Amino acid sequence: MRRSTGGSRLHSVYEILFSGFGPQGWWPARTSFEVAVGAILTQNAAWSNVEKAIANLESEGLLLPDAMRGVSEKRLARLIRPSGYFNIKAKKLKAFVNFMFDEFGGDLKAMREDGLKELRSKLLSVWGVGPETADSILLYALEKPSFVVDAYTKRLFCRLGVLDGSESYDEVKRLFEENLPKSVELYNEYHALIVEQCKRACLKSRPRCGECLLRAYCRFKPSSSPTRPRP
DNA sequence: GCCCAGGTGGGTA
DNA sequence: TACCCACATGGG
Repeated sequence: MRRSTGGSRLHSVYEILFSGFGPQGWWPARTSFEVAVGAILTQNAAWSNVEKAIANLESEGLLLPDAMRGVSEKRLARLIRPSGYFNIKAKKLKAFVNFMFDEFGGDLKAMREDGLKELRSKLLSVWGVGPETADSILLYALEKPSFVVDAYTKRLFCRLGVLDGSESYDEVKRLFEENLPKSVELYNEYHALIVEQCKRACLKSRPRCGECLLRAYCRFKPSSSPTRPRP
């Protein structure tokens, strides 16, 4: 990881993204529980498919912890089918809801009482919750300052020359958290902006992700010399 | 018809 | 530790 130059560039990249796209207003959900459900359903899936699965759950009144706890795994799987991997994800949703009840009486508000480090560790112990899902729940559902790293984050910052692609999830997370103010609002907006940037840039040609940002970076900081994208 | 998407867990060497 | 693979739908 090119830490010596990468850290200071994180601020500039954020400013370019924010000035280009504006506030993103994430996460697109009505309740914290819906955020957590969405975080699990979006694993390796397109958000448009997740929306269909969430709409199905909503129409059946299952976007409530109690209701989801009571529904059969089979029925749950049928309803979330559009999000893909529906059998696995139904198990994951069940595991998460059981965890909520076992540890916090089914109340997400009670989860907020825990410290960030302890809570992240507990979430990672839930079957089906990996680091990205845990951080998404922490940041977007529980409003804890935990930076979310995803495939877009790695792809974009590799293109920008900040990462070389060999970094682990925790290394990338640490790079952002050590070089940015510990702010829920900032982490929320930054991750959402990265996703927005990549979705736009990747719409027609995924390998070129980051090119638009690189051009903006050159305009924004003409004195700097960002790493050239690989051919 | 082919490729890929906002991952994760389990198996194997 | 580091790979490899299964899990699956829907849109471009």
